[in-house]
Amino acid sequence: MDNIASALCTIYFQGMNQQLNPADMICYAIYSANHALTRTYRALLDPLGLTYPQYLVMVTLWGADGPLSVKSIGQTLTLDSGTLTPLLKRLEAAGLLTRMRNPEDERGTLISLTGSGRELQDRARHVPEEILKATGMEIKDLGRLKREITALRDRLEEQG
Amino acid sequence: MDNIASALCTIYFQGMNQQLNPADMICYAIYSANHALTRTYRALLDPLGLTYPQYLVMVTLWGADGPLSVKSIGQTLTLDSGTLTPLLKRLEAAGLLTRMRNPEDERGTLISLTGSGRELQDRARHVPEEILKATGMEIKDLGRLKREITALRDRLEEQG
DNA sequence: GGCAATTAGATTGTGCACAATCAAATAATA
DNA sequence: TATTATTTGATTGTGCACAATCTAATTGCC
Repeated sequence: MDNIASALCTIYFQGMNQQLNPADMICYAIYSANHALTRTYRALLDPLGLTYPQYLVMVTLWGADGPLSVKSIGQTLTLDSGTLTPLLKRLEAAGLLTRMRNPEDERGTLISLTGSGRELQDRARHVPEEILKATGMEIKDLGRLKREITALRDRLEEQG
Repeated sequence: MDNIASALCTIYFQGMNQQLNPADMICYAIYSANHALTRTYRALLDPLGLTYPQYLVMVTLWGADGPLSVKSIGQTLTLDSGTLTPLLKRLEAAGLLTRMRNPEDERGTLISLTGSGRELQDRARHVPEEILKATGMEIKDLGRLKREITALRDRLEEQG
């Protein structure tokens, strides 16, 4: 039941190569839960013209006092410039934010919300509770699960 | 602590717009845990010439008696042909499998392991326990966490 | 000042992920 | 059998994700 195969992986037990099965692997559980969440968000975010990673960037900006550097957004979301630069350009093209060099350090780019970007926060107000409903879980249990998954992620990142 | 914000989302409590924070959202926990797992796998799979999704496909084939259709691989991994067709072509180009029309139903494509594809199973034998080590968790706890994440995924898919 | 090292982003190239569309084969049925 | 609907993959186009590389700006140090 809770052997290494059911938790994660193959057992090589007395020379027997017990089958590895995606359905039994925690990595596949996380991988497929991520896909399922992305699909759930898509239905909610499509009307707002956002993808899920774009939504995460907007959430980050909505929660900030003022402009943020690409670097700080990348640190918050663990994404590099190769992912963020084109994503931010698409949000800029959509009129939700502006990108300009930091006058105090010309190496950095500052991302600022536009009025339209700020207004979107209100139109996205319902999203969290829709997601909560879709999980069918109690807030308390979700919070506990979130902490366990975060702890697992942090241990994985320690190794890397 | 376990309010809707810490579990998932914003509270609009008495008109106050409590900040939404990626670090507090379970969706971001899953999203970032998925990235962390992918990075952990990359270090192990690079020497084998596989990406993580390619590894999942190979695991699926290793666990099967004989050839599998694209459809059945897609059902196992919840991936569609737009993802699988090019991925399978890359594995074919790497000499790990062959693709041919099912003679009994010419609509289907049958995927078969080559000798080289089968040999790779042995070279990938150490992967699961390396992943287990990287999680720093007990098998028992990982199994429980896996079941909880899978249950969450299944509830999300029900809604979809 | 002059020069190496560092830092922040941008760019390029590869590979998922998936919606939408298309074509071919098969199945269902009048 | 002719017609229609369904099934299976392939294709196309958009958008992450990330390694590797490049440029420009800044910092450190002499």
